[in-house]
Amino acid sequence: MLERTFCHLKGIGNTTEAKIWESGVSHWNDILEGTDIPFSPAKVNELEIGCGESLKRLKEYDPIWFADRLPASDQWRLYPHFRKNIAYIDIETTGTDAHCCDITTIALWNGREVKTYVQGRNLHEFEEEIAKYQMIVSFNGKCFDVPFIEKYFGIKVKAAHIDLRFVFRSLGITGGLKGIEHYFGMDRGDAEGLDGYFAVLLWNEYEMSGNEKALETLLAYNVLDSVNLENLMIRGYNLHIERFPQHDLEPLSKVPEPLNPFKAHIDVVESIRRRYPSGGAFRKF
DNA sequence: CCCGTAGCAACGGGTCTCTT
DNA sequence: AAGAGACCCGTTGCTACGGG
Repeated sequence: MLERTFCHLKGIGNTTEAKIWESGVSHWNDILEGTDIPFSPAKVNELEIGCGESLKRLKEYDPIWFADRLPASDQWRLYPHFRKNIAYIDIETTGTDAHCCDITTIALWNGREVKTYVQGRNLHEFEEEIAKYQMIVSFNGKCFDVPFIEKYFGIKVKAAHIDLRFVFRSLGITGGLKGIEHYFGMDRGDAEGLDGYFAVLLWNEYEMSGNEKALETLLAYNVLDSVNLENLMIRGYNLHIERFPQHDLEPLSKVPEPLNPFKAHIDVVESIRRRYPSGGAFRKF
């Protein structure tokens, strides 16, 4: 996919890229081998330099170089090439304002292992962990999770970042993470009906009364959100290549979801709902 | 509630193309 | 070879939306 991308190069927009494809080009190598394209010699020369550099950056596994140059609506093209080193992340906080609110828990799925971080326990270890990844996948993380993390830890997250909110938005699919999961018929099991606000209530319950079951329910919800990001990314990628002008691209197959190390406690959920009848997902009913 | 992102529309400026 | 016009990239300002 990436090897037929040109709109990350200076002076190449989507129109010019489409013209390149129409000339029968489907790989940077085609340009380097001198395939005839309808541009001035100066532009062709620039293109050759760009393709050479792109080949090198792909070989060196440098997703950040591409991410910095690709328009937001095309960041999904990076995915299959840099899957080996991805963190699917989701954070829970005490509210939406990064100036005054705390991070309570973080879930990170890297395709092999689920890692969780809890305030007052091991939250500080997240700083070292996130530095290991060259690519992040999130939902609305560009607006929420990453700025929050940067402010909270006082760090700069430099990884390439595919934000699924915008991957789906450019496909005309909106309605928030839960809405999109529902659109695809993805099951949330015991965490069905829980939302971000309910996560705040779960954290308060854990902090005020030391109820471990409340924390475990929160982590179950948090982990589910991060783990689901992988299959959502795959669905988003497949939808994008389906509507791509060239149809020889292989769709990615779904991956098995890892076992959630935490489980939601229905009794805790019910108890909180009784006390906050207007809170959380209860509002919907 | 608050905030950052990106899409849209409008526009400026640079480059390529076509004509003479 | 030069100039006018067409085309397209990239910027700016505005708005909608999603996170807990």
